[in-house]
Amino acid sequence: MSISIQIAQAVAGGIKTLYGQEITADSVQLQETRPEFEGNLTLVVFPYLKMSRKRPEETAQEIGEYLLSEVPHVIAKFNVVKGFLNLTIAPAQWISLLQEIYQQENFGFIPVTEASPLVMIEYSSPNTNKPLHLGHVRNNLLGWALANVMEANGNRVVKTNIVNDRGIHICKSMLAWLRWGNGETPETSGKKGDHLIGDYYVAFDKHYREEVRELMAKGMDEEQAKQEAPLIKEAHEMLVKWEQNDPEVRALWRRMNEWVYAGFDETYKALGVSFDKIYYESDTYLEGKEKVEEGLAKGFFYRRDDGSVWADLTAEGLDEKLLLRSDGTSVYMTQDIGTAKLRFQDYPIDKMIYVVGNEQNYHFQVLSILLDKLGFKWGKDLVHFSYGMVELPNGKMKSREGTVVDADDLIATMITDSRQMSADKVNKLENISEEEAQEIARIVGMGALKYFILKVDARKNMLFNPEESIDFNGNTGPFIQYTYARIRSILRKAKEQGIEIPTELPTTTELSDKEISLIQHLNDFAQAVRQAGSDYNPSCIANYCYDLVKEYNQFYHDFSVLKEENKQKQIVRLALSAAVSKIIKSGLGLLGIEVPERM
RNA sequence: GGUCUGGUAGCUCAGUUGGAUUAGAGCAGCAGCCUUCUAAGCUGCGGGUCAAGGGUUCGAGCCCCUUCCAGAUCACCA
Repeated sequence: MSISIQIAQAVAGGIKTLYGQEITADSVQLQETRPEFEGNLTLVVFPYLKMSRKRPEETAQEIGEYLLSEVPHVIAKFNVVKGFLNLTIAPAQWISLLQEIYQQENFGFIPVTEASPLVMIEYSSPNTNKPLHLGHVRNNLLGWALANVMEANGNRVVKTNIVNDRGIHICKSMLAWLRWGNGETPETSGKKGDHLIGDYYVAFDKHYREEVRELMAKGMDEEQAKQEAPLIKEAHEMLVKWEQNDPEVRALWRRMNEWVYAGFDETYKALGVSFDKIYYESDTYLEGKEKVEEGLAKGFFYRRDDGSVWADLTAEGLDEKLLLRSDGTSVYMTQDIGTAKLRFQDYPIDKMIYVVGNEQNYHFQVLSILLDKLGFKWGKDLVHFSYGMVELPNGKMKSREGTVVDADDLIATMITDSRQMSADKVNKLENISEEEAQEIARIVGMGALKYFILKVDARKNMLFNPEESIDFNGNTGPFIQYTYARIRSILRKAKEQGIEIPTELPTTTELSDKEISLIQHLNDFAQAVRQAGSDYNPSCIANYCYDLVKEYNQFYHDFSVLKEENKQKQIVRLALSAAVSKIIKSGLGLLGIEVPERM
């Protein structure tokens, strides 16, 4: 049983014995003692003054004495400063905690069983008309990390992706390819499929704008010109043909989407993300209509004179929302309802999490209400894991202005930069092959990118500074990975010297304040995992890892493991180092960041 | 205009359910440390009215109210 739980229970017992009041052990809050005071854990007694009807110092003194007599094997001594009761924990307790941390397979994780809640996480959700960019990278990394965190918190997780594979935007690319493509394919051009399609999307836009300009030059106003341009009309015709299942249009659509998927798969693989189940909007968009008709029949929605269907959400403090156009076609909201329906048919979902940018906050507010009305039990409590936009030093990313950061380019740059950065260092390592050096560069480069993005609170808009992201000093992924590699090196050398960590650590060893503080910090990992799960916030894991590494690095400079002459101390320090490396691996693993054995 | 989210060092960000006379990191600047388990590191210095004002209490960067600033959103777009 953990130290703080034992103490919390004893405190609850003490309050009852001393003051005759019932409190739960859960409500007892212990915090780490500030370095300037003596002790390891601190109980703030202010909340109990109303029960004791005594001054803070007196109350703290009484509780302290009670604890000392009740759990002497846990509490070695205590002191009181104002309303703060500082407790010094018996060294043997720290040793056994350390042992628990480094021996447990997944310390701090809650095991997943058949009975665990089933959480579905939707993330990525790309359009199939252009390659992934930096915004998608943030989405994918957050989605993947969140899935890991939810699983570590004892949930069965299904990772899903809704691919927006139909609509006018796809038709634009198709049309441009037919018109100017000369039959170009990924094979003949050597381009990645998603980039190829993206190029034609851009080409369409360019020619389209020209047409609009020409029409405006002839005196047409802008609104009308945008609608009357021949290219856009043709694209609309193509969309109609698609909906009518025109064999030629469908065949081209399938062919081009396949190219895009092949391209996406490469990017996903490089990012290290994957999905358990992929949904396609072309399969789900019709399902939503049925659900809306159903809701209409039940009187949740109403039909206007022009035939369009609406939901009146003014009672919830929102506006009216369109669900079906007057021509009977579905809108974005309708498709999300359809997707929800299919998902619920496929899985007994207890909780649904959508990883989608914060520009859609309103959409998900509405979706939640609609799904609830339509009888989805998880609709009301659906989670919109909303993240902020990625901004660049010179402003926002705008695909039209060409100020986007392409995901594939970014990944490639990160890897080559880290290869260059580590060139001198890696050469110092013995027996390193070119393949291994390249693999290290990949792990470190991706680590830098992932950490840079995940360390920031997801809700906030973040600034992506390309120069800073490849900086490997300070609060960065490589800094943490480097510490891991150094510890692994120590463990290898210890093994060579025949030093092994025994199954039972020596409990009589004395511990320094730094060592105790490090063990406490390791123990906090469990708390960080809980918090990340309840707040849907992977960033606190990243910041936890950084703090831990910072603390270990100071330790690293003050103590040596391999040269320590006291065998018991040596073993404890070795175990401490092993535990730190284990928690780093575990923590970065939750973020989808790999660790190199050497770098 | 309505709704939502943010505002902490020159810059990028932490700050765990409200806790301790002094609010933390990194970058940038300055000064030290590689005969020492990997220096991608460590140590020190300078840098702050936690947007502003009020409130709640033993105690507020954190909770409540008002104001200011920034962003998002409120489409028969997705």
